[in-house]
Formats: sequence, structure tokens, C-alpha cells
Amino acid sequence: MTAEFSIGRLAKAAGTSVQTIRHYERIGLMPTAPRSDGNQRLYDQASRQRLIFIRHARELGFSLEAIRELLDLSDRPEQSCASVDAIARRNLEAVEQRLLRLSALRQELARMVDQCRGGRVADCRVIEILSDHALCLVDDHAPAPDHGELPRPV
Amino acid sequence: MTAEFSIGRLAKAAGTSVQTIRHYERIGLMPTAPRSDGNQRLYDQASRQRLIFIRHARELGFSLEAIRELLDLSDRPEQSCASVDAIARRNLEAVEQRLLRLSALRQELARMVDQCRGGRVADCRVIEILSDHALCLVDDHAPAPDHGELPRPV
DNA sequence: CCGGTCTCCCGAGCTAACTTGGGGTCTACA
DNA sequence: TGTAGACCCCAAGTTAGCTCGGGAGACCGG
Repeated sequence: MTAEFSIGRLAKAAGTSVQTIRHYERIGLMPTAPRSDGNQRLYDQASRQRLIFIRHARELGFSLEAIRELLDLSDRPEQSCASVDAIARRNLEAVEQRLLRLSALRQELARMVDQCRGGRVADCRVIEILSDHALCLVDDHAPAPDHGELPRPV
Repeated sequence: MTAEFSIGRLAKAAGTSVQTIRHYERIGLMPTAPRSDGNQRLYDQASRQRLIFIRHARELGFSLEAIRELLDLSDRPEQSCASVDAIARRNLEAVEQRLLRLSALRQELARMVDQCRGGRVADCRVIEILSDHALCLVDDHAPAPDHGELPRPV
């Protein structure tokens, strides 16, 4: 049922390049593909999904090492619940951090687009938004940020 | 009012290194800082915010070029509304794409953590989730994905 | 069965984004 | 006033993540 296909087809399907796929195989992100009689790599739907996952995660800014960890969650279902939990939990936290910041950024961009629609030149406050103390992890013993910022103008 | 401080203090405040800050100045992401009598760089709250913005955006996986563009929105309020709008809109779209994928990923990670809490070993479906066709931009002439996936089990 | 395209492998090359090294200067504190 | 610890600058080095080149073999439509 699951027809096999070549590396070139896979590359197209995932919006990436043949070399990148071979690279992922070399570094162990993609499994070593089975070969045809003529020694060419053969892929199936599962490898296609896996590769698309990797590309999406890359686009989200995850490092290959972070991706490797997520793939491991998936590859080794026999892992102890505790260890899966720890990994999932840690990644979940990081993802939530990012969601917070990203949606703050979205709001601000949306506000600007909106303001433009109203014909006014948008004043841009992305910086204030993304450097908002509330979203900040870093251990902040700096000269304090004058905490009277961001009073939602319109 | 806005006390000035050194590059070292700034580095600490933003959770980065002195060298990185000088690097950002060299490549024009941070403005050339004013100097003290002894030729040492002086920073204020605005530079602190700007640097934290950059670091947050980097953690979100934005490239320095993307960040430069966002900073430009902020630096040049005299730009034409149309151009601001175009940039903001384009970035907004990208951000929304990422939000979709990220929150899909969050849901899946949360599900796994939750399952673990119930004492069961979680089966991990992050791959399926993040390679979901619905979230996929890539021009997909691939061997089709057998579209009977992701039927929300429990 | 032939020409064009794809794939093989390998190593070298490349870009982004820092990071390190080294030799000299400035500043703060005792 | 002297010295430890920032800070200065520059160039070179490092790491991640691809990307390219080249020569040889595989595959496919005509």
C-alpha cells in the first residue's frame, strides 16, 4: 500500500533538498533508509512525515538537538514514563514561553496593521512588547526598567 | 534620570555577553554607543530594552536579519504607512503560522504529560502533529499522505 | 538502447552568529 | 598609588546547519 519513493521525491514533498536529507541521515536525524537494487534510498510515508516534522520544527527555530530529543520521545515508546514526562514537561515549558512572547509580538504587529488600516502611521512598539519584563526569564539585576511602561494607548 | 551604565552591566541585564553586544554594534543591530571620557561605551534603558528584544527574538528563532527589519519598524516612524503595513503584515503572517504550529506542539506535549500523570506510558505523536497537512505550507505534490490521520483518540 | 535526469559518495566550502585570544587602557577600591 | 578587574580593539577561530562540486553509476521515456 505505502508506495516507496526516491530521495528526490521526498525532498520535493518536504520542501527541502536532497543533500539536506542525506545530511540528516548522516547525523542520525533520519534513519538510514533502505535501498533499492541499484543502491538508491527508498522512503515511505513515515519518513515523509518525519522529515516534514523536522523542517517545521526548524522553521520554528528549534535546534537539531532539540528536534532529536522530540523525535526520541516518539521513537522509543518503551521509555520510562518518568523520563518521557521529564522531557515532555521541559519542552512544554519552553514552548509555552515562546507562545507567550510570540503572541505578544503578534498582537503588536496586528495593532500596527490595524492602525495603518485607519490611515494613521503606526508607531511601532514591538521592542517594548518583546522586552516586557513580565515575559523575561533573565535574571534581572539591571538598572531597573522604570516600570511605568506599556499603558495600552488606544 | 536615566542613569547610564557600562557594557558589562548591560550584558548581565540582558543575559548575554559583552562580546555579543559589541558584535551587534559592529553589524549595526545596536546603535553605536556613546562613550565615556575614557572611551568606554555607555548604555541607557532604551539600549537595554533593545538588546533584550533582540535576545528574545533570537530565542524565538528569528534571524538577525528578521530582527533588523522589526527594529527598523521601530526606528523609523517616518516611514510610509504602506511600507510599515507591508512589513508588519508579512511578519504577522509568519508569526501566526508559527503560533499555530507551536500551539499544536504544546497541546501534544501537554497531552503526554497528562497521560503520564495518569500512570500510563505516553505514546508520542508530536511528529504526526507537527507534520499535519493542515499546518503545512509546502507545495505538496508528494505521494499523498493517506489522509486518514489524526483522528483524536482519547 | 540512448540521452537526460536522478542518485551515489565524499570532502570541501559556506553563512550566520557568535566566541576566543591577545595586547593594551581605564576605573574603582584599598 | 597600585593593582585587580572591567573595558578597549582587532583578527582569527568555532559551531551549527547546511550546500556545492565532481565523477561514476542508476533509471526512465522515447
